[in-house]
Amino acid sequence: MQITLKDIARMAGVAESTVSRALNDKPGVGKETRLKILKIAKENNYRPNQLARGLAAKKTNMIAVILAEMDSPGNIEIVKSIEKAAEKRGYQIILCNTNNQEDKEESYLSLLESNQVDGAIFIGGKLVGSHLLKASFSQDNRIVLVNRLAEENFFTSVLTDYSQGLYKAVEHLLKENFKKIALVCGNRDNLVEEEKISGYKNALRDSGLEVNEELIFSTANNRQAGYNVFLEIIEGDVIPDSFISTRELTTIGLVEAIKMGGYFIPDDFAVVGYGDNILTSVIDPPLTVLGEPVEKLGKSSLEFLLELINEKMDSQQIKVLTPELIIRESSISKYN
Amino acid sequence: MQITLKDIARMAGVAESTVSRALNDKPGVGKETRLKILKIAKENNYRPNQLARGLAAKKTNMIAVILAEMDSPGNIEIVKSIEKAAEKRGYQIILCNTNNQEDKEESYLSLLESNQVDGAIFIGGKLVGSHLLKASFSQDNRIVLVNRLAEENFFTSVLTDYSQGLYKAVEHLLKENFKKIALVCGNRDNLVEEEKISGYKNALRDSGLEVNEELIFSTANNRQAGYNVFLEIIEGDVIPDSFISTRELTTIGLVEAIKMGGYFIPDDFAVVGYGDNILTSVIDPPLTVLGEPVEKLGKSSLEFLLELINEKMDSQQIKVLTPELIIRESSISKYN
DNA sequence: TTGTAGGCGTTATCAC
DNA sequence: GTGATAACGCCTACAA
Repeated sequence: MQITLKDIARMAGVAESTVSRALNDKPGVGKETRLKILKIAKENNYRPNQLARGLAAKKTNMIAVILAEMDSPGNIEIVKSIEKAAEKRGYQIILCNTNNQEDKEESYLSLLESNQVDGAIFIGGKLVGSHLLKASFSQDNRIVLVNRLAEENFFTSVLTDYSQGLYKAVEHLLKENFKKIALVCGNRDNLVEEEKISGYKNALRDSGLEVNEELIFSTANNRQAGYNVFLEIIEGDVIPDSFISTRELTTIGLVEAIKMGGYFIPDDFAVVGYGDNILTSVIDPPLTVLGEPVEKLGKSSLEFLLELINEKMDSQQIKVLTPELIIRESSISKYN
Repeated sequence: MQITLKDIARMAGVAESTVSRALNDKPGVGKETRLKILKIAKENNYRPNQLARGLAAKKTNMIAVILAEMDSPGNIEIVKSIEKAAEKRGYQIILCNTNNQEDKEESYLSLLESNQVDGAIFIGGKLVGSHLLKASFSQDNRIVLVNRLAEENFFTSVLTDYSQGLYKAVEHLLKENFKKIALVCGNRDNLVEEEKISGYKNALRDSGLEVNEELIFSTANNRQAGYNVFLEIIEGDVIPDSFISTRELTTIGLVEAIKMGGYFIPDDFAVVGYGDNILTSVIDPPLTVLGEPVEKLGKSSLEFLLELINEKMDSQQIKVLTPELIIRESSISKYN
């Protein structure tokens, strides 16, 4: 059995409250008493019971990071950034994976509702469901969204400017003389994907080109889907000369399919992929990618959350960060 | 403010204890009363405060999964497997990342000590430190180790038989007529790495070959280290004709360096890498790898932990699973 | 079947 | 500076 405050109080011959004060560095304890208490605590390897502490203080110093998918190295990087920032501020992270399942999201949300964590950061995921919306009101809004859009902007959020990212990517490909750019993006029930599409369209239009809806493909975010969509595309009526893929795993599958089909990148098809991380960097040829500002996304989201928790935020905030186009071989025209 | 048991009791005109029983599916509540209580709870979107529940019942239905490194796709797969198994049994997972730092491990261990979780699974990591050992006694041993060795086997563990894995890999390379097999493994303060080395040595000896210690290289587990060790090796006295790399990230870097140096795989150097996952599968040429039984590792570890928690385990157990050698192009001799 | 009361380990609010 | 004492929200004997 663990040793408790009460035990220490008895050993030191003082009251529980005094021990509590001493152990929490609070004023109102004599120097001698404090030292004595600290010594006893250490000798007995005392560990405060966080449950009791949380119950009494309504504060746990833990925050939940709720991840829509764990397969994405980019997301993992964001988590690591949050973790780093949290550590500095004395917070612990607990990571929860929802696998894009709403019910799981709901069940993890109860960590917040039952005060097991002081706040929550949601990374990625589809449209914001009703339970989350409800939580945004009832839970004092101790929630920050990362790379996730809600139809109504009730949430403090940190977002990547996907529209601008896609715009840059199209611009780049056009400059390299690629004319028929296919867009491989996600399902449109995810608002983030809609934004990508709009960036893509705007760039084309601003260059005086028409948008061909047949060159926009919505797929699931996994390798197989990326692979399959290429097969589908080369069987189709309109054959593109280049691809922009907006998610990591899809990018992997797409590149794989192109190479498997005996085609060359960028000679036959140029590719702009997604995510500047180990996964995409391993691919041959070196891939031009749209890189998320993962470090900043993580750091900013934690800062926002702490402001919310400490009630230092006057109104709900939204921060938009710009993705970076990292140009490598896969999108450089050889005939330029 | 959240609604509490007491509120519901008041609304239903019954005692708190009755509400508690009703909500927890415990016997001793009239059907009518139970229905009424359930209805009120639902209408008011009641969520039990898990802190209070945990404090009173000394049971949280949460388990901590403590990860030495988050960069490894293999580890992530194990986590997902644990998660899947846990969900079926009504447990939630919280994921903690230690980055191989002992102090972090200790701080996460306090989740166990303060009863915030019912048990903990440690995945990977170096030698078991003193705090963990201490915990193994005082915390009723609600700890399971995955792919981690302790000097004294106090822990219930699920292990990959690295020795056998390496044995297989060497055997395979020898059969393919590679004679000078370099081993790129981790630091020897990690007992797991020692085991790999012993498998490597045994296979050589059993084939009547001598072990050349100069062909064994210990590096950190990251890409850069894998890259650097190759540069170091080709500058050295003994040039190998093949490599076995025992960790994912090192494998990536090693392959990169080989290709960067203008060498071909397997023509100039054969490679057996580590981890059958998306990261290694993306590499060109297709890599022969030692694949961990990630699915089983996760599932077994959770089962063990639940047995420990429910005190259904008579004595400490160890399960050893066999890794699989997945043979692809990178280790097939062209002159065979 | 239901209610009462005590306790889980801590923090916070008073007095003294 | 220190000590009682009452929360925090829930569970679990035990009594009714």
